[in-house]
Amino acid sequence: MTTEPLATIDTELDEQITDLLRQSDQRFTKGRRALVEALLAGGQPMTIPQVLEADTRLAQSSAYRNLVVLEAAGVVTRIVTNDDFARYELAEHLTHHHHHLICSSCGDVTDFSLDDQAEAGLDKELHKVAAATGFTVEAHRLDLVGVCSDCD
Amino acid sequence: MTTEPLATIDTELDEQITDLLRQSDQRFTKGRRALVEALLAGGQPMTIPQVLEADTRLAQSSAYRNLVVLEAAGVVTRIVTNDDFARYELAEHLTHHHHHLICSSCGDVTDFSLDDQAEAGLDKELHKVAAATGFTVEAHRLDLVGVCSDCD
DNA sequence: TCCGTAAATGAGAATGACTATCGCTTTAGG
DNA sequence: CCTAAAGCGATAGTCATTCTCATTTACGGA
Repeated sequence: MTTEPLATIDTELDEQITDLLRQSDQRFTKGRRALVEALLAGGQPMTIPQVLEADTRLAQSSAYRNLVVLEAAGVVTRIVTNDDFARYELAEHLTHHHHHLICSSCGDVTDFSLDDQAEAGLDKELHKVAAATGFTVEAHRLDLVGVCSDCD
Repeated sequence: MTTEPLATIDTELDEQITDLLRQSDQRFTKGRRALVEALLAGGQPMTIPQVLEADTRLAQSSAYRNLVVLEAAGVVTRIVTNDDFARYELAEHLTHHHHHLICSSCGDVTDFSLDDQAEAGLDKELHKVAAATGFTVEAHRLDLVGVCSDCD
């Protein structure tokens, strides 16, 4: 558990994550740091097998457990598609708001963003809907489902 | 498998579904019809346990198998949340384009629509994105994640 | 209407992603 | 340096979903 990291977590990010974890009475341990580094290096939502392959020092059971902890603390987000595996990525407030391109063939997920104006317009619409339904909105999720360039 | 239906499939819908199934070399059997009736009666995305409870004549294994067949034929859509169970609803082209309110507490899913103008604007943005990425878009998916009125 | 064949059904077994267990190891902090 | 609590990881469950296969049903030709 002590070799070179896949990616570097800068001081600010480190502090943010440490803080988030502390709020759930959890520590930012080496194993959890290695997970975050793997996700950071991956640059796109990753399945647990992908994470384990990226850093072979990680134990499967700990990876599963710690990703649950990290998700509960708001450090990572879990994404489920129709694929067999769930995927994880760093939470939006540690990176930036974005959306997903989901390949219906291979299940792979990549990120994209809308321009600010479109995003703002969408947000306004969604607030209207929320108000009309008594639903307390935590987030919105916009996915494009299709076939990625690798698959067709 | 021959008692009163939960909901009535009108002739037009019946023909559409029969057609879709035929295109996959599949028949619109009684069991499949009962599934569609249950989904129609439910009026919102349903888990398999919910479907089985709604129509106790259905066998679990057949329900799972037939929902896969119906999905492949484009008759129903499978929705996965962080809940333990997948949910199914009639495909959009048999009903109307809509989006989902997903409760992060109980996992329940209900439908909502955007007004036409907002939907058109969104569509235009998404086409831009698709064009920029070489991704072949099949559909877009917009979910609101939050807490439903029952849960808070 | 009566077969023959192919598809569909359903009870139960198998699969596999994920979770729980539990003894060992590491860490914080006095 | 001690100690108690937290984390770790190998392994054993769990449980939604899928597969198997013997039986039943339904379509099309004679």
